Amino acid sequence: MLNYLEGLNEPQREGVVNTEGPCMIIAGAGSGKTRVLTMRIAHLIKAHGVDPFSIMALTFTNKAASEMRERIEKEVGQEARNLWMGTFHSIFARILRFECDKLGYPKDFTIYDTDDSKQLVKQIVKEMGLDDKIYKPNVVFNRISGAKNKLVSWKEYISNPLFKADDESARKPRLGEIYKTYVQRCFKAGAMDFDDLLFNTNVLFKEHPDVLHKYQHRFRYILVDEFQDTNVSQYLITKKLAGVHGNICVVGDDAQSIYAFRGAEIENILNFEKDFPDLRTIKLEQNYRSTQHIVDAANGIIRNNTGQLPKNVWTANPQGESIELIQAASDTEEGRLVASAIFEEKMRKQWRSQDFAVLYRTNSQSRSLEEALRRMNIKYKIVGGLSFYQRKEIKDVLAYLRFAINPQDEQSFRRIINLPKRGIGPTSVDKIIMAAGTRYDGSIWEAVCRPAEYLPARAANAVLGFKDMVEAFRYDATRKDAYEVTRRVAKDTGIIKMLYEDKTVEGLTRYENVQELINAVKEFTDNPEVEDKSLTAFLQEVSLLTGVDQDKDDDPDKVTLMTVHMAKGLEFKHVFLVGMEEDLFPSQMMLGSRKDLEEERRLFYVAVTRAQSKLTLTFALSRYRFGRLTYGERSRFLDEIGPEHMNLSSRKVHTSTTKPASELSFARISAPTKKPTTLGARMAGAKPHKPSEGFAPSDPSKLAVGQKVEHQKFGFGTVEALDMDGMNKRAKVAFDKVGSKTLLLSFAKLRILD
DNA sequence: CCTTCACACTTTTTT
DNA sequence: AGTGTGAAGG
Repeated sequence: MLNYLEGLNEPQREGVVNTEGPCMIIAGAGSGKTRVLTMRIAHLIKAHGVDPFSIMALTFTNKAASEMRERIEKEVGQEARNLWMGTFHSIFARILRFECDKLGYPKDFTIYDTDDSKQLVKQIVKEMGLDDKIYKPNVVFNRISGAKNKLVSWKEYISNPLFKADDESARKPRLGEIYKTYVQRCFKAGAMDFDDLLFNTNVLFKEHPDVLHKYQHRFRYILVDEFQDTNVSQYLITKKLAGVHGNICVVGDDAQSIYAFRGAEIENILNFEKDFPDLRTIKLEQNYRSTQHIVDAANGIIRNNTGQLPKNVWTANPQGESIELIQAASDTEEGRLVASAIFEEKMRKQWRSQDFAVLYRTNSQSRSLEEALRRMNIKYKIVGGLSFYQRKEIKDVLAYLRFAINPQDEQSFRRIINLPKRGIGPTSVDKIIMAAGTRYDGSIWEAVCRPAEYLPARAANAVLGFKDMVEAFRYDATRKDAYEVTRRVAKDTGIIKMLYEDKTVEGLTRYENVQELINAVKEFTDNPEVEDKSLTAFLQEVSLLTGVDQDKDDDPDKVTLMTVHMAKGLEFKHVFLVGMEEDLFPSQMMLGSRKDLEEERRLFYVAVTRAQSKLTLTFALSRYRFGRLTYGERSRFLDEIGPEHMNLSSRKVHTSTTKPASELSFARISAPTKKPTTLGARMAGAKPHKPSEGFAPSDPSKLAVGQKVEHQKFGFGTVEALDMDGMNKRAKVAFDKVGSKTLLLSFAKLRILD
């Protein structure tokens, strides 16, 4: 019955069976920590008869959660679905859905993604009349985010002289005010950002002891994965929740802490021992993943950091191949060397594409690799980057859906009010927001309903049209399922039509993306496991999804391309780590302090330990950065790998399969033969037209296709087309001298010749 | 009000 | 290179 305990080593088994009381598992890379975690949960359910509903397991990514759930399901069956397992954000968003009325939020509160948040910060900075060169939205938002993650409210922020001094020396004295306004605006909009999900959970537990009490009793067992990546806010939540039963188990590796930039605190590991004095600590030190060479190299790397928890990661695996180091002349060549190496290794070892991963520090490095892989016909997939749900056209449709559910959502409103163009420009939008603030108690929807009270007639009419449309969506949203609403929104708003009429390549992709969104919604509503098929339910699901999560790929046999950050927790037979250059890895942004550099080194450690049997490191002597050719030198990190583990490769690009490097680089460098713009060319050759004697514009409504006309500046021409739809009537005229132009009839002075 | 063009800035990583 | 912002002209 307890057969799953077989095949575990001693510390692993300890981690599984010691279910009671506080427990910290320090798990070296590749030491089977996920296995321990899943087995521990299975053990709780099977051996101790614990109800899955009373187990909360917090992971870092949705992917990790669903993988773990799957593995547990194998052990305990369907019951696994009842576990409270997910990311911090999704689990506490779920709890907040139940309880948010106690905090004054609407039940269907919107979740702002980072994009929405930064946009809002930007607007606030602008409204306050501040310089966005000094108050960069990015920086400001990070500061706010950092405060929230440390549980510093805007009130505390403003009254704390320490922050004030900090901001003043950074020439941003009004940051506290921005923080305050930001929070108030989010609240008015019925929206929480990612940090709010955790911040507000803390507020909820603090201000409503009865609620805390309820959940403390409900969750008898709490497990936290990737504990080294938790921030103060997250840690406090778990600590509080474990306050009654005290069965909290955290798993982590201080050597793999790579999210300090996001507020993660390694100190949590140290504090944990203080907060739970009767703590049982277990160390998993045997690495089952990688070869001797790789494990030794990794140990050598991390040894350069100060103050790691003492631990001795070792492996019984064979020594394996040496780590290969490849030098390339350029990023292009680097790409080609990687691609041809993959090609060769696949042949030689009979490995599949999915056995390979190419890791890089920054997303922008993927381009040259993609190109090279495509050229060699090697299938690949990119994990992360901008996710499907972050694409503009998708966000546009989602904004309509979000606004239909929550018509106070300012960010969504701004996105869609004039999309597609319906003649409501920035001036009118500002007036609407203004009116909402001054006349209608901050209610955007109220303002939208009565535009006549503050807008000129024409704009007011357009707003009313918008209002009627959204009202129909709102009606649908309460009665029909998510799929029907989405389809209707895409159609009735004209977004589909707009994209369909855009015949450019990007236009086509966007059109297809929206269709794909509609398909995704259909999949959601058709899924028998989904009980609530409402639009609200769908949006909640989608708002916490990320790039990694939607990899429903039909063909899994592909080379994986991703950033090192995304690779954490994964493993591949052969890992390529590219761009091992100074200023790139370690990143130039991280050279400022020892602390930053050490995080960067841990990142390197994570990358190296992803490899099971072979690791290849590459660097390029030249590289296109910021659109300019730059020269780099090999990364200092390369010197931290013992030379006995590493071989300088003699790999060369095969001249038979690829063009000589010289020719290619020539093509690339000489490429910018920018041709003069067509307009410029035409204007340069054309003498300015002198209007005929007594030039007088004709009545534009008399225009017809085929007519000869004269323009003040452009001279004589023939009307090619008239575009009467929309509020701005346009005429396309083919001029004799300057080519064809599209003219706005409300501006252009045209004389009809007879 | 909308479209176009020139320019500035970017690239760290993500829930 | 690519995107996003501002000015100017239609």
